[in-house]
Amino acid sequence: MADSQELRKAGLKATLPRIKVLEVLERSKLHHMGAEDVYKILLNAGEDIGLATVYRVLTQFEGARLVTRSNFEGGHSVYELNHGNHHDHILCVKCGKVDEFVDDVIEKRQRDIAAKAGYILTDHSLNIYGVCADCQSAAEQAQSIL
Amino acid sequence: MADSQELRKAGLKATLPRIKVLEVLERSKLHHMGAEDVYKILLNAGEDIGLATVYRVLTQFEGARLVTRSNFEGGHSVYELNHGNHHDHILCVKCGKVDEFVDDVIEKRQRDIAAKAGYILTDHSLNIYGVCADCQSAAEQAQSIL
DNA sequence: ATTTTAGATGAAAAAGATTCTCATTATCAT
DNA sequence: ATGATAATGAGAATCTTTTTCATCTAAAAT
Repeated sequence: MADSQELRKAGLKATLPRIKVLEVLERSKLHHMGAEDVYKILLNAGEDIGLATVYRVLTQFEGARLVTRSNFEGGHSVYELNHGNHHDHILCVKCGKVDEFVDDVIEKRQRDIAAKAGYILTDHSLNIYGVCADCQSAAEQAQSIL
Repeated sequence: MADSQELRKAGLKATLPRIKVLEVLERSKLHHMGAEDVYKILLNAGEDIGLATVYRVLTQFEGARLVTRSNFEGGHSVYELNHGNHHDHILCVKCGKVDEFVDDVIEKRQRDIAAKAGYILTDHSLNIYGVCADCQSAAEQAQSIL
């Protein structure tokens, strides 16, 4: 099956846990999932895969560039399939929803800043935190009830 | 003494642990310190202040806007005195050095992006990771030896 | 100056996320 | 099929941070 191929192409043995984790990442409607999320889905699906393995697999996937890891405030990280398109995140502090965005101007200025500071840029992370539209209207609802 | 005043002005009782933590933040040459760093300095200074208290105090300081907390990759956070000037961080993945920068263009685009996505912006964090000039030349040194 | 009282502290336990250990098992090349 | 190599599961370990709770202290009241 296709996932096995993809794993081997990435230089990883096509083991059951890896295939299953990859399936979860591909099939879930959530684009951003924590290790625990993946683990729970596998549990509910009746798979017998340990949490430690999920962590290991996700870390390997990251190394193999299959997924990208993002670290958010509060020591909470999520993984997402790497579709080649770099992007940053904007997330809701109420409901945890994660949206993506790209801004070429920001990207360029970051490179300039790194160069000016004498750094060889290896990575960057830009996260914007806020209250999403849904949670704003939910808050209004609550207001009107009180 | 001045620190007591500052604490009361911030709405916090001027207790010994708070004063000591504030002193450490003011006197250390490192501008960015983790809770553990502060704790160790206090230990070495012979102060009898628990790690839990350091965490509590730093969290309170953050709430009182005396310090700002930044979360870096790998679940590692640092605190720094809040001098009113917002800035982002660029840090060296080799030596851990942290530099600061501000870019008005980036700041503005972030606000625009949040607005366009329908979010009420509450916070943002931009961290650039790279290899600093010092570590680059250190790497060259190592090269020439081999 | 002494008492009062709300709030703060220290020590240890708990929690949460992630990594490590190691005996067992599965994968892939042969 | 089979063996060498690498991966897995379960639980222990680690690391950072938070919580609990009995004790203590800063600041207000007397």
